[in-house]
Amino acid sequence: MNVDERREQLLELALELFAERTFEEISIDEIAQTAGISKGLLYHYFPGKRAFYVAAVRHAAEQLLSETTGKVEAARDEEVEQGELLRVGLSAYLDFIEKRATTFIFLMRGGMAGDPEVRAAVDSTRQAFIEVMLEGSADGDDPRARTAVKGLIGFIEEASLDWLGHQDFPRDELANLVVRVGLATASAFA
Amino acid sequence: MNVDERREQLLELALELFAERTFEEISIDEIAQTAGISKGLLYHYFPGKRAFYVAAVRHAAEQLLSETTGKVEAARDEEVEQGELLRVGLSAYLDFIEKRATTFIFLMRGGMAGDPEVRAAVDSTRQAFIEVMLEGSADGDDPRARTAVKGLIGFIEEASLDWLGHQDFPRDELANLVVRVGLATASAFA
DNA sequence: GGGGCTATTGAATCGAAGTCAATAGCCCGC
DNA sequence: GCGGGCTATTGACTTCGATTCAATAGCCCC
Repeated sequence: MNVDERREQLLELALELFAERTFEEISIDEIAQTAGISKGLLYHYFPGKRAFYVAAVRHAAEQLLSETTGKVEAARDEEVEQGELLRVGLSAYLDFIEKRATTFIFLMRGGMAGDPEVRAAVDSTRQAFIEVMLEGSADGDDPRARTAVKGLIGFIEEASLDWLGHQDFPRDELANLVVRVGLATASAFA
Repeated sequence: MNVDERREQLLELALELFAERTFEEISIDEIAQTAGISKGLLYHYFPGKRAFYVAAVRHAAEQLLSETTGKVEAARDEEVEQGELLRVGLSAYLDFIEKRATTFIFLMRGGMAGDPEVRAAVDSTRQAFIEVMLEGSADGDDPRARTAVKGLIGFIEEASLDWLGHQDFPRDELANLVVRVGLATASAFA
């Protein structure tokens, strides 16, 4: 099998496995066996178990990002107002987490969140996502804005995870909630 | 050394070590050596490395909780209004994270966030903290309220972490931001 | 049809977690 | 003061899983 195909196959497998169980609970042997290859081959594609995990996180992050930013940028080209931009971003975000729930959960809750590389990957995704939604805002490099945005990301992630786990009210209401909070956040330091 | 003292000593050590490096990066041998005891003794106090880590998380969570809820309850006895209660809670929270930054970081970012027991410990702390601040609110068991509160917790945690890392504007402004967002959240589904 | 490249394997190594039988210190009744 | 028995403590042993590596298999190009 071709290099890119195999890498892709292994990364997709990683998303499934690591969404269910933690890093340590899954042995290299199990990964290899499930993938139908030998342990040694895994090391041919990734330098180690940890690196494999990090690659999976990056893979998931890229998926999330590529499926959300496009829609927001399209909306921005139509010069909609701030709240609407947030709403479009949210909607794309929620589309993603509904369609690829395990990927999303892996990204958010996957063990090893303490690992610097993992954190960096997740953080850069967050940053890129929020920047797309806020582009054009006049906050510049105000530290208060930075902190507020981080908080907003936290809100979105936690609320989305909770909603995803229960789904006991319409998605639009979640979007409304987030947009309200987002606008409150934006106005708080303006 | 007495049992409780030793356990306490080991847990405090765990907070320091695990705040700096991840679960896997720290070996049982290193922990034992740093504590000045043998590896075997660690197993006398904790059934395994993982259990030791979980115990440390619980320890940290208890510290956070015990140092915050008391102040909020005291304020509630004086029947202050909702926003003020939030502010008091926040203030106690920020006191804690300033004073015991490594403990807080360990609690939030400590690796193994994916571990069910760790997550349960952290979640119950979050829940207890927020319940104390919102007690008396009329949200009852509305799923929207639950999701909103989760989001708010996410906001507080992420914003606090960011602020703690930079501390480039006054603490009170952070508190103001959070209170505003908190009130916006509360009003969003009322 | 052979040389050389890459994918692939399985056995060997190595390190760290976990186990266990033995020792050391201490409190208690006598 | 002295021996029995309890708990703390140790260090060597075992085990399991990550990582390494030398060898094989398949394929492409000359």
